[in-house]
Amino acid sequence: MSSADITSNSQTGMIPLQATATNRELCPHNAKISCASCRLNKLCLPIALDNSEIHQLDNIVKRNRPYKKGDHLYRQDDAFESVYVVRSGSIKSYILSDSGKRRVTGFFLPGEIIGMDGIASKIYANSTMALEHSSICEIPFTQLERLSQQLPNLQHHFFAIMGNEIAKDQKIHTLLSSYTAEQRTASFLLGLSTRYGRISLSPTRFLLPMIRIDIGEYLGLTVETMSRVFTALQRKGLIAVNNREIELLDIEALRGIIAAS
Amino acid sequence: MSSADITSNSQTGMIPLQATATNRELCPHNAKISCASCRLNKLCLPIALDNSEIHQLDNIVKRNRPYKKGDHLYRQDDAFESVYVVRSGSIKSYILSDSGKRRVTGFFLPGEIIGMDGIASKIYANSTMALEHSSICEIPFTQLERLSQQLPNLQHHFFAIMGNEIAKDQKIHTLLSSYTAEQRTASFLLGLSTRYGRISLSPTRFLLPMIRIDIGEYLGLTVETMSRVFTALQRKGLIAVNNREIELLDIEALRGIIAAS
DNA sequence: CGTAGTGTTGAATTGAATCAAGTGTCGTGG
DNA sequence: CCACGACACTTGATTCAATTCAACACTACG
Repeated sequence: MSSADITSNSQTGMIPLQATATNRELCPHNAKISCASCRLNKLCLPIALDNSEIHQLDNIVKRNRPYKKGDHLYRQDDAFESVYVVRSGSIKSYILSDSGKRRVTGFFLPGEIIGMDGIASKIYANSTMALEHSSICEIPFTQLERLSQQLPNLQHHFFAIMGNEIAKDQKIHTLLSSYTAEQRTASFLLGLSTRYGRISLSPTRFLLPMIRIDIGEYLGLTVETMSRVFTALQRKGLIAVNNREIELLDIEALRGIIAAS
Repeated sequence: MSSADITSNSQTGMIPLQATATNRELCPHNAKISCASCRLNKLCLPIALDNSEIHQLDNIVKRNRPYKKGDHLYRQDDAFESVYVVRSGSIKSYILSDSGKRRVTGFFLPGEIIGMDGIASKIYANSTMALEHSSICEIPFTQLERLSQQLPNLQHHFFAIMGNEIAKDQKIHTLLSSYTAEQRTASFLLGLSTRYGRISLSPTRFLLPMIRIDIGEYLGLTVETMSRVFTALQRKGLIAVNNREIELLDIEALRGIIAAS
């Protein structure tokens, strides 16, 4: 698609973001890539490793064929085998509770690690599904443990990754327990912004890979509320929304919404 | 206190629970105890270790003098040094957000591990405070990592503990995002019940070590709502409450409340 | 014994859910 | 290439659960 195809939207004045220009371009679904050459190696497990260590890690990483939108990496109650790292695309994790209610427990972008909820019980607590065409590295956990035994750096880093997951979950805890719909949404958008920035995508302009229902189920809100909040934030000039396209127009003001007691 | 001193309560008919009969008796604040002789060693880190390994773990554990009610183990933004295990008593962790709001992020009973939120950032994300007179084992993390490098069982178990923390946090996530006040409270009480059972205390009859405000700040509810829910559950005959004393009268019905869509 | 902290209860308010009725968008098959 | 249908999203009206505000009772500790 050439730039001539880009037309501005009459309602919002936004220039459409194309997947080609963002996720897809940055994320080759190339199974032959190695950890050493992966563009995410400054985010992912190799970050703490030297070259020979990266090579050892590389040997245990399985690079399966890409997942199509809607494909599952694994399902709730499956036996825990591996953790997964997103190389390209995006993944959601969700839980079906006994009462049949669905809850989205997380979204995962390139460089982020999936499946740690199964480590303790040896059974995955979540199902995980590709939100779009996605390439994933699979790391069999037993082998990762064995390698961690040999590489102190890897052990240290994996402890850090898990600690990070714990700290992250506690932030969500706070978010859900005392923030308003608008604060949750602002926080969600700012979080995405940071994460997109980390993988060298625009932190102010991105495509939401998930539908509103998913965001709502993640933030503990209904679709209707999500829709109203997006509209309200747009009306206040803090964001521009056009379907899945989001532009953050006033990051400071978004931060202000969250800080407001 | 002799059994003659126990008088039934006129309102609830409950026989008062004394700290002496529960927490205190089971939890000697004895600093000279070793991991090998600790009654919690089937819950705590030693669970996966053989005798010689336990001895090595024992060598890195610091047993500080007991904490008094209100004492802090550490404060938010302190440099991360150690993880802590509750040997007796109970601890709460909480966060002060930028906007000055307080959130309780967890309660910790004997055998449970505190401080993993600091592993990634090397700074504690929470403050942690003793809810009552409590004995705590401190485990310097650098030494724990070094030992994990030598003892595969310890590494494996610590990965499991962190994985457990992650899975636990996700359950709270669900709790907060879609449960009613009554469901959250029922879930909270059943959770405590399980945890007290695990340390050989009554799963149906216990003293809440925390005040209502803390529970509310943990569950994302106000004190007033907490109070109303306790009253309502009591009126329905599911629990008996008398200040901090709780008796679960109908565990199945409490589970039913949570399951109700 | 008094005071600060904790807990309860009631009335009014409000933010988000629910119910309801649409419009918009995308992918598929004709 | 267009038409159709399914799904996604929006908007409005109403309801409801929990908060807020307010007053008061209990308890525990110095």
